[in-house]
Amino acid sequence: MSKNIYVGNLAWSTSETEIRDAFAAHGEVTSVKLIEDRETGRPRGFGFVEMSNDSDALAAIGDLDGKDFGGRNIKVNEAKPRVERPRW
DNA sequence: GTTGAGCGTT
Repeated sequence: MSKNIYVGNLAWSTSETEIRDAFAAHGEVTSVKLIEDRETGRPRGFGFVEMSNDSDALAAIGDLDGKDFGGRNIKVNEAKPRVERPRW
């Protein structure tokens, strides 16, 4: 089963490749998405990682939460379900 | 600097 992970407090210089590598140490990373402001294009300093096994994802969360990453202490936990944009 | 986006119909 796959699991979605929220990664916050990222340095603005962090790349999704760095994120993927960090999580791939614990299991297969299905996808990585770094979020930036859609209007301004400014990085928002957080992103999401999807892993194919939820047990691996939980291990990654436990290992990486609060770790120093790019000079900042990142925050890692399960992602909330994304709200659908109310368009239709 | 902390919980996403896209597409004019997924």
